[in-house]
Amino acid sequence: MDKYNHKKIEQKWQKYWEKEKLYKTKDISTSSGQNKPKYYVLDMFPYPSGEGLHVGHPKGYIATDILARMKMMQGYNVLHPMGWDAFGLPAENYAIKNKIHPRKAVEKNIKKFKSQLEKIGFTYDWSREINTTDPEFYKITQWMFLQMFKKGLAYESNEPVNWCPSCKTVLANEDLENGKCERCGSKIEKKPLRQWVLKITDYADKLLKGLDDLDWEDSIKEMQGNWIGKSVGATVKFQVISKNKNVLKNNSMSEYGQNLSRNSAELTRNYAEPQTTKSELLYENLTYKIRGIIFNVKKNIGLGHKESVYHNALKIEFAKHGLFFESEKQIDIKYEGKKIGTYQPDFVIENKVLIELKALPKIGRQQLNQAWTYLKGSDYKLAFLVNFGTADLEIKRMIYDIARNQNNNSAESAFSLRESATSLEVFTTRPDTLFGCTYMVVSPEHELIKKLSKFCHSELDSESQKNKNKIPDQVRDDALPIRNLEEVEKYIKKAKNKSDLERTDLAKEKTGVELKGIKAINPVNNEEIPIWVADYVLASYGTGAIMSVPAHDKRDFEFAKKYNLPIKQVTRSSEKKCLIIHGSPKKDMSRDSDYVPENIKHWLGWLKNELDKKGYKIHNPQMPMPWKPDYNKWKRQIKKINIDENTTIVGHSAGGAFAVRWLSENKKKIDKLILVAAGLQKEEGNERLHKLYDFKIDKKIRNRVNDIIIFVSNDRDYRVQNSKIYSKELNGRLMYLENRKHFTIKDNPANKEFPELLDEILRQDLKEAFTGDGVNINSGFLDGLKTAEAKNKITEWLEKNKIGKKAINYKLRDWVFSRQRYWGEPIPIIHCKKCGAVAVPEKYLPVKLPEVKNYKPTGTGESPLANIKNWVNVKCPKCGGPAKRETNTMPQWAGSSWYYLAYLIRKQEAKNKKQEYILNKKKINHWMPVDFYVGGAEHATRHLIYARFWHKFLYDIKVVGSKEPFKKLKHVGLILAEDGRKMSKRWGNVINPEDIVKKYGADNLRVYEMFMGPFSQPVEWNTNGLIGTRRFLEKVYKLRMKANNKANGTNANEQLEILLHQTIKKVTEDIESFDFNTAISQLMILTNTMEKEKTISITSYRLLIILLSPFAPHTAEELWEKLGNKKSIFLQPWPKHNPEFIKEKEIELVIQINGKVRDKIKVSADISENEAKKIALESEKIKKWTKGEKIKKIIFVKDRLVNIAI
RNA sequence: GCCGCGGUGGUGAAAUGGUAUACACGAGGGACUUAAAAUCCCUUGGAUGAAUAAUCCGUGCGAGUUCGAGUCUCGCCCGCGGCACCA
Repeated sequence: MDKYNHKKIEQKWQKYWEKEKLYKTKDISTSSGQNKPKYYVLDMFPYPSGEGLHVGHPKGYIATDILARMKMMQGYNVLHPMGWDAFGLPAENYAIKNKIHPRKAVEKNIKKFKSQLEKIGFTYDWSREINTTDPEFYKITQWMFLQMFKKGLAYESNEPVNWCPSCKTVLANEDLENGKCERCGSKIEKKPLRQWVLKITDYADKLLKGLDDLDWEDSIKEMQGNWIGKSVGATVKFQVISKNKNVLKNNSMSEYGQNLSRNSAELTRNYAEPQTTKSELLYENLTYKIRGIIFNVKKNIGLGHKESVYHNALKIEFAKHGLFFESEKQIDIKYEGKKIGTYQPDFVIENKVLIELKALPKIGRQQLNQAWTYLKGSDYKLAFLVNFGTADLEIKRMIYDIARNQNNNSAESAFSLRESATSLEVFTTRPDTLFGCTYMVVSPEHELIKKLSKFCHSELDSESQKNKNKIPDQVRDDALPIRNLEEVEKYIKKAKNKSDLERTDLAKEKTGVELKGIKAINPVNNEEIPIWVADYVLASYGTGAIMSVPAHDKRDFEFAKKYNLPIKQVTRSSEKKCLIIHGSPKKDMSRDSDYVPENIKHWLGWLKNELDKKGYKIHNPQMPMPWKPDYNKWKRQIKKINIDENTTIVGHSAGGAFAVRWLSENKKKIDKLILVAAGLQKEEGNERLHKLYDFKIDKKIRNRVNDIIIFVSNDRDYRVQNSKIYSKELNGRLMYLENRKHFTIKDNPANKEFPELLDEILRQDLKEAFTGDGVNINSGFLDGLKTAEAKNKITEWLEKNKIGKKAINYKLRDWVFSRQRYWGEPIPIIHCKKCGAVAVPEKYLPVKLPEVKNYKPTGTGESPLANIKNWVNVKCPKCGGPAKRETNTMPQWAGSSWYYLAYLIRKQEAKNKKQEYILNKKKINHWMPVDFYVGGAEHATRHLIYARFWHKFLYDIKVVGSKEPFKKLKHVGLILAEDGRKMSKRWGNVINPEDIVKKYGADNLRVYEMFMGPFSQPVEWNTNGLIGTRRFLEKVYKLRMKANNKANGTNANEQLEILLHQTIKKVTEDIESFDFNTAISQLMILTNTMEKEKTISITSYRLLIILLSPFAPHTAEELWEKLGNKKSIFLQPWPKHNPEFIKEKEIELVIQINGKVRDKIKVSADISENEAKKIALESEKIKKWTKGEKIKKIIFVKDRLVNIAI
């Protein structure tokens, strides 16, 4: 008998497969390619690193190979290609270190990888091999980039980006791990550098929605969903006002000031639209509206006042309404491109609007004419606060002209003060907590600060110095919106110097500075709330500012605690409940009842009311409380209410006693215990009840209750007794109901003892922020609404009042697409001084990566390519002028974003027809989408997001016809080293697949890796385990001796026949679902069973080999040949199970008593229910159990069991 | 902190709400052998027990639903992975 010699077998069949071109995918132009349905199985192509493969790498490839082989045998035209993702840092770093061109290193590595892969016996169609560094390949990458550029999806940005100081390049958000470089672990710095950025955020929603239709593992979808990070909420605009409490109060202020003050009061009342009359159109229309308030200077102030006072007064008045102006802004007046003078308007708002206080500027008329002619053509909008009383008529006309020319509609549209009024917009996912917003925080980079500090500075620099004598100090001070500007600026400077990692370090305590002098107005309650600047607020998310709700946000809570800011709870857990237990002999105590003493009745009513107001859900069950209190009955009532840590129990009289008893019996925790009238008047036969009051609140109960309060009735004996017991322990929370007059709240509202005490124990002293959903409280019109309802209602309200609107935010950032490194695709852009960034015309693609002497990154934010003068300097394709090439290269993820399309074309074809990769829609539409994609989970938020984005773009420009590239996806679980760590050269724990193949065989490696455990789960490598699968293969090999030609057709053993068909079914299904471990175990069971037979039919042995062939292709081919077959086993059709054969004829009927197995009886599979039950009951063993028992129920489960409930 | 996944023999692990521990490794015993390796056979969750009689316990912990729970529900504990001042 021949021995199983894996070396011989493997070499033989690998050669055969190559010679026969067995795995060459049929081109769709051929008839064999057309007739078969397609199946595209794809592996994530590897980065050919210098280290070579370790045993973890092929795991995914083995799986796809098994699938590909089965699909082939099932009659599909299978595409199973392989290629190389060869651009990237490691090759470049290797090149720098060893002074070898990265291309050479890559070539070498690919060779090694390929030979390692070939030894495992894969079905790859190497005629379609691709390489991202091939100019023919990256030509298309560049072409696709240009399409994005043309659509505005690729743009240049100067925003601060992630800079890795060690790799000397910028990185995308996806390339970071905990604020560190994913590759080298260096801390990332934020640097403002010019970068190419892809607008992936435009596709955020599509990327998120697309996930729904994908047959991917939930974990991967989850990760992508998180990464995209959609948050639904609202934006809210808060008005910002300057607090100038002392303005104009001073008696020493000029009469004009007083005048103004009075007027402003008047103005705030006047909400009417401006009156317009035809003749006065100009100036009437140019009266100023501030948030609807008309500010008519002409009428109320008039001309001729001292300008500085007027100027300042006006400024303050504006500031009160949130309008901050720059004064002393100089504007260059140009005439035919030359500066001819400067012009200084009285106010400038946000570099957009110029305001003149009067129509008599300090410059001459001619100059004015020039100035305004110039300004007419500029971006500025002009506005005038004019008194025309003494104005030069000609100037008047001029103004009129300007106004008419620049504002076709009205002055207001040109100069909408409403627009420029200072406000602070925030994004929040919890608009429902708006009532609880007690302060606001802006990020250090926020516009508001820039704007206000500019305003302040202009004041400090010029106005205050020049006019020191003219302006009263107070006015000057009050005119500055930020009074502690210095402190604020110092803080901002410090924050900017921190690295991103420092800023986002969670362990770090939050810091911040209040912007003194300004306040925001909470739009729902008009409360003035402070504005802070703090670096825990990110400039990059939302609007860079937040509304702070410390009661319901952990971070805000922390901050508020530190800086002693108010915390206002507006949502409470809907779980909070109160159970009122009445011990009254008569029904409901809170209702009218003759029996209940007035004081208690009022008291309970009030208590219930208070608890209700605080948001407690009141349970007020009707107790079956008779004259003879029944504890058990009572307990049953209580059971319906789930008493937990959120429950407050109010126990009244006997109810209180029960509550205490219940607490001592049940080890449950509750929130608060309030005992009312714990002690009764001795009247009407209360003796029995009195006995109940001998309860004790011991330590155990105390520990399970957060707080206890007891009110004792006016019964002297019990009062004394109770006070002895509890007054010390309860810190005085023991109150006496001395007489009804005193304690009836209604009668004596001045009595504060009860309410105060109650307040004390019910106060929601938040120990931490409550971030969950619940019910709104202290929220005006939102009170009582559940979180979701409150969200809707407030959003509606915000929209109606134009304060805010529904908004969606994404965590996903645009993709920083340039790297300052050598080994990547050059970005095909030319920078021209005249024309800006110009696309390289398509006919000049590819822009080949030039040879360079030194690959070292420059570290200056430019790539090494910048040093190649004759490559960089080119003519502008648009104007022919001198221009420079873009020297940044693309990131590693560029090529992998579309490589799966490149496989659809054979290499030869691609070379012949220059653009076939992208133009052959027929092939793309035939093969796409990828049917099954396998790779590492680490790509979930990188490659897989980029590729989907890229594909969706290609869909939009009609290059591809499918919306998603990868229909089905499975991720490979890592193979860890035997020490439990990742396999790495660093740890010296790498196991090379070549060694395993040599020693144990390729098939053995394949079967073992699939048998180790669930495919997607990480497992530790265990070389000892290989012996099991090796034995299995040898068993199958040896089993050939038992395969008997004579025993054709079916087996003598019927059971074996059943097992065979069960195996066909299981293996087929398990391959499809990637449950290879159970498929193999099933094959082992079949083999073990066959081995026990003396002879087996040749048909069944054949089937076994076919089922095994995808897993162990070399062994299967060898055995197949040994059985006398001439053609490859992989040309055999995949077997189908016969459903008839699967059914067992005889089954083991399990008989249970109360779910426990008591007997097993062999019966025919088609036994009827009644028969089965009868047999079960007749069993001796069962009789033993059922004797003397009443049978309640008998359950029959077909093919399985009978369960007798007794 | 949030989101997701998991916790079953000595180990890797099976198990549509229906016989828990399939399959494999390891271990123990036996056969063959001068011996070893290889191979084959038997045993292998725990307790009581002479027992391959029987009973009880047993899938991280505690409750619940059910005739019946590893599986479903609720509350914890632990481990892994992802995200993380994301408002």
